[in-house]
Amino acid sequence: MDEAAPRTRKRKAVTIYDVAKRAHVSIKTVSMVLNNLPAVKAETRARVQDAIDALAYHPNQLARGLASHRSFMLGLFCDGNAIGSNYIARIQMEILKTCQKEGYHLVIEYVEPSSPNLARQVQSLMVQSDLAGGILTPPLSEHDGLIEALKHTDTPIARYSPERSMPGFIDVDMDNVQAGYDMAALLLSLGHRRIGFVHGEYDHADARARFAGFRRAMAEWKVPVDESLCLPGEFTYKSGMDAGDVLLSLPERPTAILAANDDMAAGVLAASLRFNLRVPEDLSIAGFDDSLFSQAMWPRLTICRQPLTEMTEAVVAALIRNEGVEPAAMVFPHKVIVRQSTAAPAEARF
Amino acid sequence: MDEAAPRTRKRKAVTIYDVAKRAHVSIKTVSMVLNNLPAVKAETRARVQDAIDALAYHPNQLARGLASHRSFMLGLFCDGNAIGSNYIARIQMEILKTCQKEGYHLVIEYVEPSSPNLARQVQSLMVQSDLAGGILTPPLSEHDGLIEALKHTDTPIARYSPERSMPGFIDVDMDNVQAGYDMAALLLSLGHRRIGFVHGEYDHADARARFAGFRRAMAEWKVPVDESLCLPGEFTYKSGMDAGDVLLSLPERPTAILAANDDMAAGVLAASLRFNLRVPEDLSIAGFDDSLFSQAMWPRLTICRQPLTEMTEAVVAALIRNEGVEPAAMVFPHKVIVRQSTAAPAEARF
DNA sequence: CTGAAAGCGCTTACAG
DNA sequence: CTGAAAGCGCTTACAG
Repeated sequence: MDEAAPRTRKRKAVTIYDVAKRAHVSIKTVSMVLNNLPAVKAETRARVQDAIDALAYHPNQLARGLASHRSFMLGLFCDGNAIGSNYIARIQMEILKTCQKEGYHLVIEYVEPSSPNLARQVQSLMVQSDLAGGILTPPLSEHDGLIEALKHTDTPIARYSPERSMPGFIDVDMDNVQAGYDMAALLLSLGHRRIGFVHGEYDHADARARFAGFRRAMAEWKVPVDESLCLPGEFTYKSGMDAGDVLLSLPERPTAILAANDDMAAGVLAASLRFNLRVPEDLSIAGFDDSLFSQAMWPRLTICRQPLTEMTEAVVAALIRNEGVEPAAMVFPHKVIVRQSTAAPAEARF
Repeated sequence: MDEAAPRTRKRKAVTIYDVAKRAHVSIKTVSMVLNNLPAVKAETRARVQDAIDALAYHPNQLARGLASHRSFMLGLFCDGNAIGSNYIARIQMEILKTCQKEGYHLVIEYVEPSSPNLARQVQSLMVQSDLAGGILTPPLSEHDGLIEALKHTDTPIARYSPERSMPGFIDVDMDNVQAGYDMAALLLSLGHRRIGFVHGEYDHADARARFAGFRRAMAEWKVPVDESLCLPGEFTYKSGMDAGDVLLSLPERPTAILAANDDMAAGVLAASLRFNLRVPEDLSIAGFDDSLFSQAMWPRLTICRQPLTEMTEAVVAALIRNEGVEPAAMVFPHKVIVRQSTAAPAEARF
């Protein structure tokens, strides 16, 4: 190879034939060693392993995928707006960790939910690379047109927080109604009565469910829901901040604000600073998800933890084994974690 | 296919042979149409295209990659701590956008910088999947052992912010010394004299360069650097908050704090709240990078924008075309963006 | 402008 | 427990 022109011409790759020759076995035997199939004598296995090490052999995944129809790749589909979402960041991290344990790789694709040929695009990506599985996060996981088209795909598909679970899909979620109820109950128990709610996007099933749980708790406590305290948001820090501005400008402002995710809760916190409010003394704030950010910020946010670690392990396992598709969504237990952003309202103290 | 047991058995895939048969041409012609090679009669091309559409044919990327030695996949290597870093998030987004334009796919791999066989691991990932290129972000891009090993790889490799640029690598960066100088000059011009600096990790070239620039500006303004105001950080929100706590507890606290990236600057902002300081009235805060978060937060952060869009476009283009490796790093122009977190110090006003 | 054929580097029945 | 051979679905010289 010419030293002056590096990386221009590929070195001839070391193949399974080279290993077989050196170990004095057939390529079949090498293949069995590589794939950890048991039917190889220990002595033979050792000889093959030595050859592999000596030649620094790396099996070609493309060839392996082509021959076996197993690409060992999973695809994660997100919409472009997911950028900066700490929720998606955590999902991605969890998938990556689990994939690595299983010897799988992750391909990331951003797609535009509003694109007219979204379904074809996603399907094409899965078929072309022969993905072992596709993973959909909201809002893609509840995109009717996409889901309808994907019913007829061979690739197993997992969805986080689908609108409603469906046979043929691997669905994971937590009980968002209960989670919403639990968080509202927490604030109510603390003594709050004027509670603001920052909704997520209305086409987002999780957000609606959390809001429903909130209302249920309010009803149970016999506290009427003041609709002027319930504002829309977009699951972003910015939208939480905007909603917070509105709520805190009110003549009679809420003593607590519950946001449908923690990025928005962080935004509400930022808004509270503009009004020179202390958290939690003057205002309690709570959210959902438990992103790394919500744990790092100050004051640390009281949240309802979404069990993304457990959900992701289930998703990846089901995808990889492509085992019988669950009839219903797998629902994992959430957990209320009280940190520093919530306290009893000022009037209720002492 | 059994309707009751979905996705268990793969449908026979549509292949290039099916398309060729239907269009009454050879597979060679189909291949040429697929790859947009010019030497096909328009009429033939149309006939092939019709067949492709009619059969919903998706060329198998694995087969294509195997045959052509072009996988159309790029690999992004990050260390696990990168999670939650808004800098890495922005890089990932930029790569994804550029890849999609070019018809490439992105495989993400997290690796542990402290792993003893890091180099083998990275190399193996590149060789196995026959990646068209590998992308390294800090701290991997300046990891001596890894870089040394990667010199002898066939796969083209791009690095963000390497320690020092090297022939054989595609290196991109901005002028961090100048950037550090510019940001310090901004604060000095506003009238600040007691300026805190939150350093990044000491093995991080960018951080050191930014600090050097800071010192240069201080020297030029004849303001001695108070070492007790220069604290280490880890490029995270949390570490910025901790450093802020220390700086703001000082009997004579700084009137401005410059952090080596904007996640840390956001942390300093959080710390300032604990001390009931108003930003920018009581304290000016500035950072580097320009993450989406630094744009969304309140007050919006004054920062030095790292031109990641331009850097990434250059990286991907160079990787894909595998064109002559640059002798030196490609350096892209930074830009100081003044937003709401900086102002003249209280004493200097009026 | 287009065909027939070899080859990319694996896996996998089929034999033994 | 191991071999010889076909095949996965493409690309690419080589001819014409």
